[in-house]
Amino acid sequence: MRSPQLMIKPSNCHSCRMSALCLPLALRTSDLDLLDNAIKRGKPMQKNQSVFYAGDRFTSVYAIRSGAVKSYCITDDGTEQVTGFYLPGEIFGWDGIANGNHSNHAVTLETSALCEIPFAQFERLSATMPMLQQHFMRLMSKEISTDQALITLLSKNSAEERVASLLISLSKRLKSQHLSATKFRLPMSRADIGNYLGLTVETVSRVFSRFQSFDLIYCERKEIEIINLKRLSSLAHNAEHL
Amino acid sequence: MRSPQLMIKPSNCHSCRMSALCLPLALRTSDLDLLDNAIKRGKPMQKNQSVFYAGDRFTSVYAIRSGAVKSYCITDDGTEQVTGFYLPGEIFGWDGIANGNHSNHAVTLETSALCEIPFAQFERLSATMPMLQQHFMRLMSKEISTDQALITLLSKNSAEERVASLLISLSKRLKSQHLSATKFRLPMSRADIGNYLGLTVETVSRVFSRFQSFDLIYCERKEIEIINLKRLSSLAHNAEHL
DNA sequence: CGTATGTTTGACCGTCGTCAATTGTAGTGG
DNA sequence: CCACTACAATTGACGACGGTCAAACATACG
Repeated sequence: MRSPQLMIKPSNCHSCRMSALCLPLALRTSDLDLLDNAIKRGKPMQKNQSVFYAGDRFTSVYAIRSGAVKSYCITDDGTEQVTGFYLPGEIFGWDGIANGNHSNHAVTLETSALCEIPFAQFERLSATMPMLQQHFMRLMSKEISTDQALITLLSKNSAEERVASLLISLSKRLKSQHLSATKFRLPMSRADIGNYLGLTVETVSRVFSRFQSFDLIYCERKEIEIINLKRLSSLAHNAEHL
Repeated sequence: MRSPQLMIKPSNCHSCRMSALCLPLALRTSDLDLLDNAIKRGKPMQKNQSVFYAGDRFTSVYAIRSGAVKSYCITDDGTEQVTGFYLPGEIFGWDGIANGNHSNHAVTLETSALCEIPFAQFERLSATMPMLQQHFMRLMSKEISTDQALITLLSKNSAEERVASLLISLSKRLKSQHLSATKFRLPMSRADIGNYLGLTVETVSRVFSRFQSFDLIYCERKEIEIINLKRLSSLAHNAEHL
């Protein structure tokens, strides 16, 4: 007999509460069935598990049902560069369409449930479903937008503005999933945050402390509560597309 | 009678010396004819002319035949953010597939000749030419790669490393077009370079001076000669995908 | 309970931004 | 052709932000 928590999980794309986000809205029901059959519903993954490695043959993109994932690559000098954080309802793994291999690593930041969307299937389906192709191109284009927002953040904004932008971004994305926008758990470490934002761990920690002393946030380890969303947002100039 | 310099210009995609770069190699000749008819061969543009504005309806992407283009957007606080430089043989204008409008501005940095590739035509053609669709996705994916390389550059590298990376990137891209890799004219201003690399004009200028005093480059205003390509490359850790 | 890892805080210092002045270059009109 | 202006680039002095190094502390894990 299956365990209770498995029972309440959605077993197909129709009943998944986030289908509206990771699938094109315009799909007819018959099309959805086809896609539904193509998608591999993921086994739950533990923390710090690799979804794929850089260099792996590119076969699929992944939708997050629960949990969180970071993507990163190893630069020429052997250091890690975090390239993105992904939350429930979001899709990652676009890198490596170019040459057929992933250019990033992807690991879970906490226990997560993923849906694997095989790309070959998609390509076959998209021949008869033009909306699907369009949808995927839009998602890629959105990835470009967030990358450019990050570039702006890195080249123009101070440490405080960068951290504020990330917090506001997380808040907005959680809110769009009908989760609390002001009280949540940071899935990533301070080191990951710093790496992503081009800062050191120490600086990130100091900014958190300063924000706390200004009553902008309350934060205990990874649990965070945004006290003054308005003032924090005013610091986050470039969170819009992050 | 037409002027000599107009006569030597390629009049279609077949004879264009850079067709191999902006079009998929796998196209059959018959397909190439179709595409050839779709492309609007560009009128030459003067320096500082807009190709498109942010907010403009997205209708086309553009290939550069000669000259140079920069793309940039205006951030929330009203300042400019340069998002890319484009050289002969390269295609720009992918932004705004997402929502149907360009998110960037694009202006010529010097007198340029462009080819406009209408996107509606492409979508129609790609129905019968799967290679074309794949090619475009790869180009978008490549854009993501270069953005991520820039992110790494901005978050990890010093001013000297950033400038070196840009110079090496330009050098490689010019070389791939059978132009000199060591002696060329910088199409963009110091301010544009600084903006792109997250540095101030003053810092860029100082780095140029330092490079010159170390005999890495010789540079007079916009004319630049790379003296010690090897040592300059060793500074440019993240130029590979820039 | 002990070790490893993540986080916080402090002191110090270097890189790069800011402000300011100067020089050089390109473009304009007398 | 040259003065005049506007703009781009260079150089210097100074200071601040954030990195580096180090130590203390908290938390997670076996």
